[in-house]
Amino acid sequence: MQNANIKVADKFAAQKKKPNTFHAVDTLKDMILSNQLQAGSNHLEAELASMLGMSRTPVREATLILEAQGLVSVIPRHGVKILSISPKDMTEIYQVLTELECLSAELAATKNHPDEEFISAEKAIQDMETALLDEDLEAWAIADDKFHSELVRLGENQRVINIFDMYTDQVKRARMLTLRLRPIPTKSNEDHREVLQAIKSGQGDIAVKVHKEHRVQAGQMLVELLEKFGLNNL
Amino acid sequence: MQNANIKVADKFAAQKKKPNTFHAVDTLKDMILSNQLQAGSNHLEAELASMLGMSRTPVREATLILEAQGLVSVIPRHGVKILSISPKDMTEIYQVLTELECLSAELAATKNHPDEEFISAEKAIQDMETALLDEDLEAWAIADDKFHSELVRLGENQRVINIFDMYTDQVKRARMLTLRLRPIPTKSNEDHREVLQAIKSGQGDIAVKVHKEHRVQAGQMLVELLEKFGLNNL
DNA sequence: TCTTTAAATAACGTATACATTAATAGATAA
DNA sequence: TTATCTATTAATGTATACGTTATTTAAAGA
Repeated sequence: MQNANIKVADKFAAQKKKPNTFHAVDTLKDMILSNQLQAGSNHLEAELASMLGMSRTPVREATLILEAQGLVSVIPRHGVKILSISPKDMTEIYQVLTELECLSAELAATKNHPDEEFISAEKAIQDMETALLDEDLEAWAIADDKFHSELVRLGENQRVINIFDMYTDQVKRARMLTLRLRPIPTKSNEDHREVLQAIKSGQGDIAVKVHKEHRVQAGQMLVELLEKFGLNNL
Repeated sequence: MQNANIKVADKFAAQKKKPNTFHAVDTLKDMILSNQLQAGSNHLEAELASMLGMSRTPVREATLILEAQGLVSVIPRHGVKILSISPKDMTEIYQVLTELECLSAELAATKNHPDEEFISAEKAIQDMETALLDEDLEAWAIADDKFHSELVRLGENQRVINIFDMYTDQVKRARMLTLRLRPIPTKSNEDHREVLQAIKSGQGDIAVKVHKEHRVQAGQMLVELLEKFGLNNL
């Protein structure tokens, strides 16, 4: 029928029909993480609304969600403040992520996952090696992220996954900024293989021990770099 | 200064005028945790609005915040669904809290807190002992909660504190339900004293070890009780 | 000049009206 | 009957209007 055809065409043309609220959440998050909205700056609801081409209502809803996620602070009559991430904040986040990744490793080791569950993690390690040979640091960082998120996935604790997702973007950003300021991460791969092997063989304690050490070291280096290069307010 | 005095007085006089949005968050959270809004039930925005005596706008904002906190799921045209907590959920939450409390203990041990920082925690332990002597289980549970929150506070990681606050209500509820179904928690106090002592003397590793064991055991017992008594959907 | 106070303004918090979209029921045809 | 389409209805998503409140500005007094 004509009517049906038109509807289908419309749907195609329309592409997405995500509510503006969530469009705003995504856009604002992107703008914050890419520094288009500078850390520390304040923005009135009306300003964000006109920037995003919508009314204040969905913008307000978005800022409340972002506040619950710790990215902004809503201060009445001063606008929403884009929170900055200081080295202290980064330390805190790293500490949380370290514990939760270790917990994930511990849990994963108890699950008797079939081999195919580890394919992604193994590919990530492989990609990291390739990237190092190619001296492609971006590719390395992406593969490293993938490994960590696979680790968390294998732990199968949905709360951990949620918290991980919440913080991971913020960390990713800091990592990208320091990518070229740090020594080539050659030891990482050994650690990762060891962790994965320990999980596969059910040795949770070993996986935790190795991974924790790995993470503590990585976290310290990141924070030191941030401080050394004066990146005090991401 | 006069000015300062007046401002203080004003603030006192002003009492509190929390926006409806946050009033709704608090009220809904209370109603969920006290089962007045049953787990699994669905509620339209208009229904909640009239129940709370306000318009849909602040109710919508509240539900989005509660969704970000994992208490409800907003499903367009089906209402906001009150999420239930199964034994599996409780296991997940306990695992997260266990790790984060242990992290807090570890961190607290590195901080060289002056003695007065520990007063609250010590009082909590004292209260637990008194409560056991009086066989007042409610008082014991309250003091136990206090001890755990003090522990987290002493770790001084704001992210950990935030996550702890987010989950602690849900756990509290399950704990209250099982309070009379479990053996008298006599060993708890020994553990708590030991943890606190280890923190004070800078022995983070011991604090972590003792506390982790304590928590794992408590978590297992709680989940077993929930399953045994068929409390499958809190 | 410096406070203090009062008026004006700006921003927010909330209600409401309206537009959009999904669910439902009813009607028509196979 | 069963399926499909259409009209209706209901609920959400969004814009807007308006009352409230904090901040700023301006004026007055010390």
